[in-house]
Amino acid sequence: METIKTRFAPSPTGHLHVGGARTALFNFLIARQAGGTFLLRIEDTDRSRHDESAIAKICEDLRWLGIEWDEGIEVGGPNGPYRQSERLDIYRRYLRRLLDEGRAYYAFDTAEELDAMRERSRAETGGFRYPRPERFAGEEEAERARAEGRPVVARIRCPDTDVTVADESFGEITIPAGEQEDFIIQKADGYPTFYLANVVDDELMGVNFVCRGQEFLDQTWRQAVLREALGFREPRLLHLPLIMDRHGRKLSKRDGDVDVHAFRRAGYLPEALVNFIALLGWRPGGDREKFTPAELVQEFKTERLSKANARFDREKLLSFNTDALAAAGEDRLLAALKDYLSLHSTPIPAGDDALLRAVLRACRGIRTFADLVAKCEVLFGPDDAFQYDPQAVAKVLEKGAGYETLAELRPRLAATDWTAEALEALLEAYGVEKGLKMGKIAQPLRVAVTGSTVSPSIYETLVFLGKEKTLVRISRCLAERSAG
RNA sequence: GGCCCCAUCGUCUAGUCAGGUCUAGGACAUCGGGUUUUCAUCCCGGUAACAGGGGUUCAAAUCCCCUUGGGGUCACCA
Repeated sequence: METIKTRFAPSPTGHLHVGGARTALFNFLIARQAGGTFLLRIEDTDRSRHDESAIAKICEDLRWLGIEWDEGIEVGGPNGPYRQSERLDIYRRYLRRLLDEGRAYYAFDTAEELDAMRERSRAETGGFRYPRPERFAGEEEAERARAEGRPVVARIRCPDTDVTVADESFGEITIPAGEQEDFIIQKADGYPTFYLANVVDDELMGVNFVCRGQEFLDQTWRQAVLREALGFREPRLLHLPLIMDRHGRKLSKRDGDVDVHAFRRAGYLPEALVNFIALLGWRPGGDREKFTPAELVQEFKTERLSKANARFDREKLLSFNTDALAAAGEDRLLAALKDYLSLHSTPIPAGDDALLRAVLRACRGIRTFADLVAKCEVLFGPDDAFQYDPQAVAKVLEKGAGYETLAELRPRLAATDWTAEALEALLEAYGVEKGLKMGKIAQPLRVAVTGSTVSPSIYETLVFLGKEKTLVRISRCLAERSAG
């Protein structure tokens, strides 16, 4: 049995999209599980949509997710180059062969002419298929057309027989001879279309298992036609259900950030994203839904792929992330937090591991690293930079005896040891003495030193701050009161 | 519109292929309650679904057909 070789072949238009990440993940899992090879190829045959920086972004996003490829862009391999724009001569050789054998032909229609033909034909018969010329134009005519400034494309001559492709998830799909159109395989700019380049590369690179989104299913026959014309082998085919947004429409960037990188920036853990993405179209069966990356390699089964569309549920992703954060060990959290901080500008000292570990411990229960920053940021910033939240001030300081409590507490704080234990003892003793519940003590303090009602436990908050900054901030709070 | 695909709580799904054990299970969301110095976490409990109609069968969420609904695709984009 031949070793399985899968690939992910994105076109470089920006950061990796969650849909692309899902396709990459499944191809990766299929290869890993079979002890096969996973390849990464860049399909950059559309010069108008090309974004050179996107290649590095996609690679970075994949690596962040833990999806490593064995062969392809950036890592090399025996079948390169791995970007199609560097393989143009190869596609031309195959096109030449098709042309010489009468399996392909030149066409010179302009976009406007084609639009007109389509419009007329659809009005009359409801459909449109490019009318194959009686006689195929040769090189001389192509030259002449080019000289006249007309576009010159190459179209494949479809066979006059039905074409059937066998998909492992959706079954056999047959396209009757009468519904096949002589589609374009080389564009007027000399670049191959996706159909040609994709098929040639899969053959040359030894890809024998194609797994991609269902939006490709209805045009798989085109690749089958090309493979047949070129004498290529047919790979195993597996199409994945589509990923929909919350409204049930195909997931698009309009629905908010659906780039993997956006989730990284938002403070998500890659293992949570991977786990969640794995469930988009894959049904493990039973009640289990939490899987580590290693378990995914172990448990993933192509037989358990769904045919129904999956929905991208951000709420559930958030919940997965919350759980993953709670389940992760401190070393793992530290590394992930540092990655997060490296992407943002915050006053939290990203280089101080001991401090970061303490912050992590103080922030158990966060849902994303963004929560952690929102909660602790002000503790590490300047004492005079943060604003006092008017609502917090009104509710916690002005409504009760908040200011009085602060004024009374300040000298006691100034005289105590600065440890969580000592602070706890001090505040509790004060509470007993005054007959106050901890809420009446902790909240005024919290607002005084952070400007808001949200921070880690009051003891940890004060310890992070240090005695000096705590006293400065309490003074500032009291001063702002008198200032009105 | 042609062709293709899909259909269990609001969402993802277990169960469907091998019909009975399903008064339909879980998770997320939601609602109620609890723990707690804030937020978040956590704990307990509740509401909530087999799209509709025909068959087949002793028996159907499970098999068949139709209807309805949803999605995809029909590019010199991939």
